[in-house]
Amino acid sequence: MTEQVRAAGGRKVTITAIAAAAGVSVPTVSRVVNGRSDVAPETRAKVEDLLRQHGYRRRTTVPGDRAALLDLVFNDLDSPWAVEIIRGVEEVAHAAGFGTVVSAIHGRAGSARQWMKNLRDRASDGVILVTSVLEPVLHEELRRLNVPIVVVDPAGSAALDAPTIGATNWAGGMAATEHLLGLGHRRIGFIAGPPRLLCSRARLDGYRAAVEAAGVAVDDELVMQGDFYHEGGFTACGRLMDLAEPPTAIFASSDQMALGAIEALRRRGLRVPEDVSVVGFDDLPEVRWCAPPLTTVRQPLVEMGKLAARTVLRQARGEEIDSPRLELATELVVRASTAARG
Amino acid sequence: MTEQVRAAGGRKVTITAIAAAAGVSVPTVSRVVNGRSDVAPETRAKVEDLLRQHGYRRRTTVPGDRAALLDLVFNDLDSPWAVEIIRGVEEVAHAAGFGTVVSAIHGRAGSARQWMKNLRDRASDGVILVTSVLEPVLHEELRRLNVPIVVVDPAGSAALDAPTIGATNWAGGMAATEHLLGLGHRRIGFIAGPPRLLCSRARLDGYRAAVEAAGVAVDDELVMQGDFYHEGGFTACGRLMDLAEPPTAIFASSDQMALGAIEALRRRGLRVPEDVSVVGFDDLPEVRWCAPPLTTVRQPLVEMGKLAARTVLRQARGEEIDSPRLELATELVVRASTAARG
DNA sequence: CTGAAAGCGCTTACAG
DNA sequence: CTGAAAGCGCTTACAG
Repeated sequence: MTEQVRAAGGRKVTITAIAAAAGVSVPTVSRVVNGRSDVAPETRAKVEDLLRQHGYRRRTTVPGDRAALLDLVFNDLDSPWAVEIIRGVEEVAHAAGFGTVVSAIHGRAGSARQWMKNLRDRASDGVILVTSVLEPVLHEELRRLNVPIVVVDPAGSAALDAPTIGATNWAGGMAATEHLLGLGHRRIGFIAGPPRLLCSRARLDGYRAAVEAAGVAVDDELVMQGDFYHEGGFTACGRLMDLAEPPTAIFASSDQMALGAIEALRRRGLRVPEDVSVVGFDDLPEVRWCAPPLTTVRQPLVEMGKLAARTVLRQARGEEIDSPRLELATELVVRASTAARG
Repeated sequence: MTEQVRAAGGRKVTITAIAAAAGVSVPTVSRVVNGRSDVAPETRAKVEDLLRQHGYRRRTTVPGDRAALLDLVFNDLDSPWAVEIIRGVEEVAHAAGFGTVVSAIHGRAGSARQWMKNLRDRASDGVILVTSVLEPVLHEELRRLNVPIVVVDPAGSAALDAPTIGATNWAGGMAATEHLLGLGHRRIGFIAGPPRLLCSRARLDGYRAAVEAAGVAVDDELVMQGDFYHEGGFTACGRLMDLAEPPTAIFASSDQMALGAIEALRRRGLRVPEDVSVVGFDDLPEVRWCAPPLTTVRQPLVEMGKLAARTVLRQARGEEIDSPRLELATELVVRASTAARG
């Protein structure tokens, strides 16, 4: 990149250099670069030629038309989940004239540090952290940057004292479980997400609350650890079905795990929902088209993204934030993967 | 945003203002802002306080640590397809210290124009256009910006004379069709993508070539128009099965359409692959977990993203580009949605 | 550890 | 339509 701003001769490509080459003044080149109309056609043509030849690029940004950037940071970009959030954020940001810089830090400190450096260099106007697990050191550094922050689906307790946006995970966990109970299921397996995440806890607690409210004792052996991915759902479901008294229904706390669970059941020759009912969590667009179409708890991911973008933008404008913690409603979507207990 | 840079009193928040408030010199504030170590702790603390109170933000970028941004532009951000490309681009860009600005222009001229303006303001260092259908006017404007461009999965003929990166769509279409022919299928339905896209044409031509090479006459009524989405696959499959002589196998030229097709078959009480075989195209991560796991043509989307990023980065550094047109190999992945003709 | 000085790339009135 | 001048926000040696 640094090479790029040098011409073949080795001189830096600035408007000063171009002006010298064209035999015009610096302000004139500036006018051409900015597409102003008050330049003679021949002058403009000559300068534009030189600009192209030397590969001129603006080297500073000017107050007024500053970069206008929002940073959207994920741990990983490996699920259809992410694209929904990106979509929401991008829509709002784009409309406001902001670019959306998407990053993945893979939970690696080095990667996070590199991102932080880049963030600083690009003078981002706002940061949206998605279920982020930044190290405390970086929190401090981030705060020093004085940039508005919003956390979507916070991983743990509010370490950053930034506004957070989430979904009603507890209520969603409860609704899914009540649906299964209503169908007559009494032994309901639960496949949990990573325990360090707040949303995992909330979904599990919702499940527990519903089971207990129905007067059923919570059997801890029915709660299996998962990781939100297919693989984890597949494995956990296998273990559930190996139980002495296997469940008749499974609530996987992510759609991907639900799909993994269905595959595990299929491999055992069990039918969904005739033999075992399955509920997911997220309502990714594709689960409508799986076989059978998945009953799941809808999380308004696009809306969460939009709200997050609006919230950072508001902060960037110095406006007041309504609430430090917003939870958008989840909604049970009943499709064909659940049925009355046989 | 413009308001943001003014303090309560109405004065602009520059390091000059902060220096005055703190009773130190401008260079000292500059040092604090840049996290340099050679500042007395008390001075640093005082300046940092003021910085925070006034909400200071850097107003210019400085040559050397320029923004370092790559723009990645989609028509729409509505498929799991997109996240794969993003993942590849982000990985390479991040490693090189570049931010990845993701945009969707929805094929709307206004949206594209807005994006172009933003691109200019943020002084992006490179642009990756994904199956872009930019208007010719914008091509001209984009060229004037003098920014390196790469087109991934080009929509049509090379209007921009930028390097393009794609997959071997024709070979993929051929491989999928040969697989079905090898299983004894003779009436193979084809569900096409949007006709204006080059990749749609290539896949269809590959299908045609394989059918003809097998000595079977291509029956045009077996070729249905789709749109790459579930819905289109669902509808097209319905029409195929309504034919007087329906196909025994279906090659949908995207995974989403294949999933839609499977759902259509399921609703008609037809089993996959026992009654009808189905092949997709893309190999999205989730199709491994559908029922049945989908036989499909793998497109190396992440690699395509990586290669695109490396290519713009190379151009940005003024290096030579190997080839103006790169095609990464597709690969047939046989899973459980295809079987010998019953 | 700090500041006065010089300099950067760019833009804005202002005068012609 | 153009340029000389002044100015912007910031940074870099350099001297102490």
